[in-house]
Amino acid sequence: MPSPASSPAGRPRSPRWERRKGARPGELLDAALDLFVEKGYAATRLDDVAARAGVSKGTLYLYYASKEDLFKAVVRQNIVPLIEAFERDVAQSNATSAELLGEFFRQWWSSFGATRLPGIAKLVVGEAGNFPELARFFQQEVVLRNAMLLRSIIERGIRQGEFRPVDIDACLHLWISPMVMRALWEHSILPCCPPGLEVPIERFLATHLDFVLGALAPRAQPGQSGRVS
Amino acid sequence: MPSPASSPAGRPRSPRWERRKGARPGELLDAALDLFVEKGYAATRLDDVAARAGVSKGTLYLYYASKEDLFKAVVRQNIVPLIEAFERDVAQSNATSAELLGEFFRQWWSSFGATRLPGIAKLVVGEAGNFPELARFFQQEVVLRNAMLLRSIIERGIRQGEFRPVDIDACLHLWISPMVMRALWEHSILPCCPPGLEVPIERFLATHLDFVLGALAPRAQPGQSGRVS
Amino acid sequence: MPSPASSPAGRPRSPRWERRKGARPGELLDAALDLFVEKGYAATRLDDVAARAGVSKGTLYLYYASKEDLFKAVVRQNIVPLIEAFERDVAQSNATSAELLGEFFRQWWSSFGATRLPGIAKLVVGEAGNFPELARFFQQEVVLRNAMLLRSIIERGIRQGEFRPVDIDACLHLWISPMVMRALWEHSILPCCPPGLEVPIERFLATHLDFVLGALAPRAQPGQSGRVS
Amino acid sequence: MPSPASSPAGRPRSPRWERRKGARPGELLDAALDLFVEKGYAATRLDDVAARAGVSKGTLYLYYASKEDLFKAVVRQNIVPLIEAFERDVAQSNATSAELLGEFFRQWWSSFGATRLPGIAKLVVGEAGNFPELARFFQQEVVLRNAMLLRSIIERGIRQGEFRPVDIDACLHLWISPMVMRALWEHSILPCCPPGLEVPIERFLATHLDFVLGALAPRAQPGQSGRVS
DNA sequence: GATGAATGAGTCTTCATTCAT
DNA sequence: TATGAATGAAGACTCATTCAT
Repeated sequence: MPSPASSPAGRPRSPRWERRKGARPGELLDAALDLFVEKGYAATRLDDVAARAGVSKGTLYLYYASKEDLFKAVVRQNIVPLIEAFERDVAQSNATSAELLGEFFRQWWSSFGATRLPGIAKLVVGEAGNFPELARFFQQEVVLRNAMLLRSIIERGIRQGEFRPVDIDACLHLWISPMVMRALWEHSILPCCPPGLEVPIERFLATHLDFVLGALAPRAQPGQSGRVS
Repeated sequence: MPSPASSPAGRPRSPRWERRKGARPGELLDAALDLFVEKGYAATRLDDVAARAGVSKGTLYLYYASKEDLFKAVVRQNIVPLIEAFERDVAQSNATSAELLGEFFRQWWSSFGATRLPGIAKLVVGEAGNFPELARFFQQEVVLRNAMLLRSIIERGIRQGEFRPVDIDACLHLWISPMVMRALWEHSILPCCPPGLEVPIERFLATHLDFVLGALAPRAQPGQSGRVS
Repeated sequence: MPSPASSPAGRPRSPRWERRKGARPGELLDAALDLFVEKGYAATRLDDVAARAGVSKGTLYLYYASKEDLFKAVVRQNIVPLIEAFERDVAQSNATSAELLGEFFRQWWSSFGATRLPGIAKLVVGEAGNFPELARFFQQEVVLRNAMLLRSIIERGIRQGEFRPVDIDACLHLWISPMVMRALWEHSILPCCPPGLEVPIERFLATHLDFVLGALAPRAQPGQSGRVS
Repeated sequence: MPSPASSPAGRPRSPRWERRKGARPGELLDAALDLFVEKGYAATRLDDVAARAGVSKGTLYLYYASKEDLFKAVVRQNIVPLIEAFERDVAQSNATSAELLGEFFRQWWSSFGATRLPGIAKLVVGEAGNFPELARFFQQEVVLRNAMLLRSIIERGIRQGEFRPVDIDACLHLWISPMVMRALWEHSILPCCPPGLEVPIERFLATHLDFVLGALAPRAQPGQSGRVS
């Protein structure tokens, strides 16, 4: 009769741990993202990150040299794929500029707003003072690329006479901000508040697009801003 | 009869350290605000707050029972005066609704955007998960009051036929967000980045107002945008 | 009957801690010296140092910024007073050079060998690779100053014809080493070993002095040892 | 039939990795010695030892059960061969006692001083408190055997009338210490210091021998060295 | 009230050791 | 055997909070 401590034959024998080098970084990043977004950088304990990823604290250090390192990896690695997928999606379209604008806003929401990216944005905004190079990275890789995408759509529309000329740089800020703000809000204040008079996202997007197209509509003939359908 | 703490006219000039006792809480709040905004909640050390306020660490605890307490006081006490002043300013005007809208945005910027309030907003957004009641307070006392103010202007304009009917709730989000976002940005990402293609605030505001008024302009013929439901 | 927890009247009331800013650094240094010498740098825990000094771990950091800092302070602050006292003692004498040499060795032993300095020397020797600037400091402030003292005695004796010319630089090494070695030994290997055939320190010193004076004694006839170059 | 591990003459040259199994322990010991001497016991990481030996960390544990074990093996296995070779060398000579003494010092330097043994001595001295049995081993196998060798030479010289009687036990300390000290120095303080007024080793040894022989010279005729009272 | 020395729980980080592969 | 991923106990260091002065 085998002692229970010495591996008895016939038991599935659950090993104390598993060797999953390939999968670990992603799992850690994932766990870290959740916690960073939920608690912020400082209030997130590496113990918790490790626990959530199902590993020990030491394991974390096999993949990321420090908390700061992990944080940067979380930001960088979660952002780039999203951005690239988004750019791909927008680039494929060959609709009219007005349709493309609609695409842009809807895609933006499903690619960013509805993901965990706003949580990252919240982090970066909050920690910009402590991690300036992260802020720069974010500005370069997210904000500017995003703005360039919108800019190209607007410029195309103007070039083709579909839109009237506008102050494009100002428009970029004015028209992306509502999306970003709404997304940020849903990841910070909103969850804490009693359900108020929130506008559903579809209505929000539709109204936004409506105004944007209205602002871009040629003025030649009187009387119509922003009509889509 | 003036309270001895609030500088009463006609009192013989008291030496600085005599006024201090009354002034202490404000000085501490001020120092704390600066540091919280600059470094975030967790990364701010009470040592530094005390040092910046020119008192010892122990003194801080005579006025605020804990770091959390201080944080909440910073948020609450810096916000309410701003909000009230803003409401007063807007209420005094008796211009047309369109002019009032312009007032609203310009006032908003000078009363909020150009102050340290966006820094507080950044804090609240970032720490909402850790201080939910602060988030609720902020939502109630800042976001909603602000929205109500804008709402009242729009409603007045619609009622008086100066504006066409729009989806007001959506508009509140859409038209306040760019202001907030711009203000947040200037307090987080922007200071870290090389000077890029920023739009000056005047141009920003002017374009914004332009679009808003365009969206609200009554239509000669039917078939307008911005449906209500 | 007062609860034992609430300070009952009439008890001397031992405070949880005492405020002794002036005395603390010395006490900490003292405790640290003991432990560093006993266990070596790495094996000494700051918890233990603090405990031995009768304070909490945090207190230690009020006075020394890091373990390394504490270590350096231990070495520097324990060494300089010893060296200076020693130099003073030797300088005061106005005996013959031979007598002065005897003084030198006896003083050396009572000022250094019999103190905790050899323990520090052991530390510095062992950690030279990890703390090179400490090694340099030790070389400058202890080794060289010591050697200079002995050199001045020998040179005086030679100048006055009391000693014969010798290779002074070599002598410095040859004649100080036995003292240092013996002192090191007593602080490292010896305490671990069964009492063996150790030579009492007086006999050790006497024999040493005997040989040194013999080597320095002028020769009646030519053909002597200890060339100069 | 030669064991496959010990390189037998006449075997066809085996590829490196085939010889490895037998060589592993030695390679590990070698790597460990270097690192222990350079950094000290605690500051040496087994990762680094394994890496320097070109194996994985796990492999190290196939040969040594723990860091302590490895450390002891490093000390023991590096010392004994050196000591034995040295004893053999000295035993073979049949010169006069004076010549033998010269041999002893010169051999000592080339066999010990110029090897990594002083590094080990430094280690043992520094870690004596933490590894007392190692200190005892060192005392027995190095210090005492060494002293016995010197003692036998001196005794022989005295017995044969070549040397005058002296306090042998004291002499052992006095005459070995300079060698040890010089060797220790070269492995600790010296590498950290700007090149100072160091005496070349040959001059050092020559002067040392000179003094030793002077102290041992018979006193028959007046006017020789080593005179005190 | 005001001070700042003292505290100690809480975290990050390291590294000897184990063990699944 | 050999590997190196995984572990977790241990220790340096921080900082909000307390309290003797």
